[in-house]
Amino acid sequence: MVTLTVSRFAPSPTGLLHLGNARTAFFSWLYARHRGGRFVLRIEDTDASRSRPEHVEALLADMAWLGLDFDAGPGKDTPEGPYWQSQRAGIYEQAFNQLQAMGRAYPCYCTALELELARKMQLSRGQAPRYAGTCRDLTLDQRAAREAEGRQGALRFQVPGGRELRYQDLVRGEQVFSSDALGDFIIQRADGSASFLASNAIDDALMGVTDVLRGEDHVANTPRQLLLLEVLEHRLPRYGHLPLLVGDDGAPLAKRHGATSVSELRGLGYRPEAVLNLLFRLGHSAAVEGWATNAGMIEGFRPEHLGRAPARLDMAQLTHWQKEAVKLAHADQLADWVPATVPADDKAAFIAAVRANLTLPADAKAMADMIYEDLPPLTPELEAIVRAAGAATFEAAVLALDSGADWSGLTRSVREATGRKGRDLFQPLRAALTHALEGPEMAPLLALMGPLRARARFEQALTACQ
RNA sequence: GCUCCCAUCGUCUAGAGGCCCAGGACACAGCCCUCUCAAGGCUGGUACGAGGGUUCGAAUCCCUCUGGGAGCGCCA
Repeated sequence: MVTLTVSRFAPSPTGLLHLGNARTAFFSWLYARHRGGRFVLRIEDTDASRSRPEHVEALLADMAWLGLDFDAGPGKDTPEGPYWQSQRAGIYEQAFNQLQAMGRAYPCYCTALELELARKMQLSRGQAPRYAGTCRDLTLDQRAAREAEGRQGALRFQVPGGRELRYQDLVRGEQVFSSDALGDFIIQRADGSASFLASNAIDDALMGVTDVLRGEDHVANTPRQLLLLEVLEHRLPRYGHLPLLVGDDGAPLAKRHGATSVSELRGLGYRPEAVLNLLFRLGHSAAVEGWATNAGMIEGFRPEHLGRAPARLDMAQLTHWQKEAVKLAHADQLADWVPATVPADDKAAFIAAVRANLTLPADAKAMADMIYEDLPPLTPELEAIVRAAGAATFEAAVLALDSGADWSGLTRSVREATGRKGRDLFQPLRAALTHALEGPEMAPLLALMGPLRARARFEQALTACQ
């Protein structure tokens, strides 16, 4: 029987979706889409103290903005749902009872302090810190005694000793672990809630997830989860672990690396297609040259070409894809980049004129200011250029304007009047009109600013020539 | 401290013993084009972390070192 591929993204809503998680989500999405499967979104909000509804809202908004649609998840319920772990306590409870009945899980009464102490001891002896199994063989009487002391037991999964655990990682190949290195792990906290290790694995199984793509930080969790699912007699998903994203200094991505959350990038005006094109190539060698559409990325996605080394995030590459995105964007998609100072009738012409010089909306604002607002004073460099051109240049320009000339007529008149051409002709005119040395093509710029403004700016240049 | 993973231009990567004195993209520099700048086109420089092996031959295999990443929670 051919099983439909089901992949998933299972974030916990404890903060903003950052690029690293977005990449995990994107690759999982690509994985499902590439194989014609289903993509599931599950909210892992078992940590009530850190999970926030507004983070879920933001996450959903970010996913939608990126275009990562899911077939099942919050707001898209199915019989396998609900897709909020906070609503699945009963399901986990059932599994915990089963595990305890089978003798594969036991209550542990160790306190945080005791555990911390034990860890320190092991560490100081040069051993890997892991749970020593203190409460594993407690008799019923001993358990009753602890309970009588008012101690709340947490539930630990009993890891069998002396077993070699192996699995085929989708990106790292065969992985081998000794069960002795694992230690009995918590599956239910003392407050009764399910731990990540348990709820995450159980839900993947129950939701029919066949392929889990997640961050490398979960590698060591995999043998534990596999063990757990095996005992529960669930079908085991395949796991693949993506190397983490690091900043330009090679250190784990952090705030000091700048805008690294999806919503920040969105706020700055980055296009989702640009972000996706960046992510597509981070730690993944694409079978795609140049700009890729969503369809192209789905088609060109190669899970076997996922790297195993941490990938550095280089914002210069984002800028490149962003410029591509702007170039290719439909005018409608750039409509809200146009500042309010641009007259409604000019909007389309404005976009057409400045588009090639835009990266972010802030650039559009600068362009609009350059056309419609009062210019900042000439810098010494610009003034020197204006003065070098001399009054004759601007007198001719004003005259041309007064006779209704457009840009090409104006430049012709000035050339004829002054004999200047090429750089000597254009640079002073651009400097006078925009108080800048570079920018969009002058012809449409002049048309947008209109003869009145242009005339005033030329007269200003004339003054500077005195 | 212990365990695991990784290591090709500044960055993302191709490369699975001879096709590689290492290819592409971004960034950078130069040139061309256009009556300026930008855009566009072309060209160029820059890399197999180090040291040992194995082999007729190594970026590709082995070892050591160095560097980076991850894990060792009643956090996910």
